[in-house]
Amino acid sequence: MRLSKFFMPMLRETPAEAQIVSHRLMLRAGMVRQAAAGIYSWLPLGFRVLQKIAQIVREEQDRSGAQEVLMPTIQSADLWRASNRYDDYGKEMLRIKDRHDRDMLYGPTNEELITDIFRNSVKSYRDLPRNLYHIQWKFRDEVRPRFGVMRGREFLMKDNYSFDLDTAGARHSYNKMFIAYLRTFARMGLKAIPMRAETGPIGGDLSHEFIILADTGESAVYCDRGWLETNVLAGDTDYEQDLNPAVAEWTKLYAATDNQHDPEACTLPSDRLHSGRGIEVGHIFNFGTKYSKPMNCAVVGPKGEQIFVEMGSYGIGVSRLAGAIIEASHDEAGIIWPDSVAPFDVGLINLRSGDAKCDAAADDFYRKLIAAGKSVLHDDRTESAGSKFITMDLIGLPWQLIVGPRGLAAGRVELKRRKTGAREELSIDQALNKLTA
RNA sequence: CGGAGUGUAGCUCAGCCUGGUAGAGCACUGCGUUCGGGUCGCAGGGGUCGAAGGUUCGAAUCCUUUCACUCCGACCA
Repeated sequence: MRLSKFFMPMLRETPAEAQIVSHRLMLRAGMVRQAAAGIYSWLPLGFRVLQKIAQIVREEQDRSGAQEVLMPTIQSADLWRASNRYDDYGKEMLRIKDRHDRDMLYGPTNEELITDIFRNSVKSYRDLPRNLYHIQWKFRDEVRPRFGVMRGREFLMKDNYSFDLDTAGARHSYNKMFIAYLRTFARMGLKAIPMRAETGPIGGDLSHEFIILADTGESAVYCDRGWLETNVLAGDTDYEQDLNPAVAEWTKLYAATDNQHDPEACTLPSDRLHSGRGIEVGHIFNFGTKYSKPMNCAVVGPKGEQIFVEMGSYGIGVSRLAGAIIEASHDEAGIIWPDSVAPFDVGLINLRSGDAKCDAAADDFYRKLIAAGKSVLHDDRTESAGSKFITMDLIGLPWQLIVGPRGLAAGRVELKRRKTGAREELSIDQALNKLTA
């Protein structure tokens, strides 16, 4: 993509409405624009990031055996009346009437709808377990949206729902998601700590929030200092094996959200206790038969008996992650994208657009990098060199390939790693090899 | 939902107190200049001052109403 043709409206100054760093940088880099309070349009640069994040989530869900569906944003109120949540949800739910004066709503979540789909289609224990997910926009009419896309009213969320025959099966489904979440966040370059969270109606320990430590986080969290040095990374996993040992390993160090942390009961020595703030990027939850019973979602068991399905739900804030990743990875100059979610792999800077040699060299690089499967943003504008450097640092692409007349005269180009700031002078072939290795 | 603010050019803001022909910087357009970390100069274009009422000879400015947005708190992926 040529930057001269790319729709990326940057701002030199920070709009007054943006308070936290991720919001400021997303606006300045032209990733998003606010449409209304807590509602955002995603411009090309931001949308590419959103899709990268969603794709990682998708791949890890698929790997765990979950299957992708797509449910609508608009739902009928009837189902929500059946579960009694139509009234319980209160003003957070955006209620709409259609032309026939029927009560509709913009879905804040999908338990009712997925349960309805499931109960209408699955009748036998032989069809369990199942795990269905979708990545869809949700709306919760927050009293006070803030922090840009991190706390919007409309947000993109991956949510899925597991259906099992018994509690042991539900536990296994839960464990699968636990591991899948570790893998998902690790692939985005994030350290997301699984923290004990408020449990569902069946109690136990079957609820965890996945939290990124950040000073700008919206909730207070407490954890063993050991987490600060822990590399959260789950390797290849056989999802059919017993996952209890793996989950136990990842939960042995203390970690709890504010409402779960009891200073009286916490046995951790005070010098091992880290208290800070965190951003919730995922939440997994087992709720047993909370929806299957009132909505009569049951299958016939091997002895002909009725069995209410054991369910769990699991969420990842996809649009929130775009902001959270920036909170976790930036410097004074701008965003520092982890390679896996960067909107482009390489920022190619032609320092002297219009100069025949520079143009030819830059175009050649562009073609070869694209041919090697890399995505490239080519700054071919006739701006000053300094302006191009600052632009590239702001949007935070992992690699900057700098082509200028001075270097070219010596057959060299410069390669800069955004994350470390390290630059090296390389021959053209060396630079290509390094970027396509 | 309680409390506090802000709405003037695409962005950051001044002007309002004390009413009298709408401003600056950045951005944008043209020309020249410069060219390896936001070059410099000259000349331009762009705003029914959030909206509606009112007071006044005259309202961005004073009064009333209303809408939007932001911040603090309580609540949430």
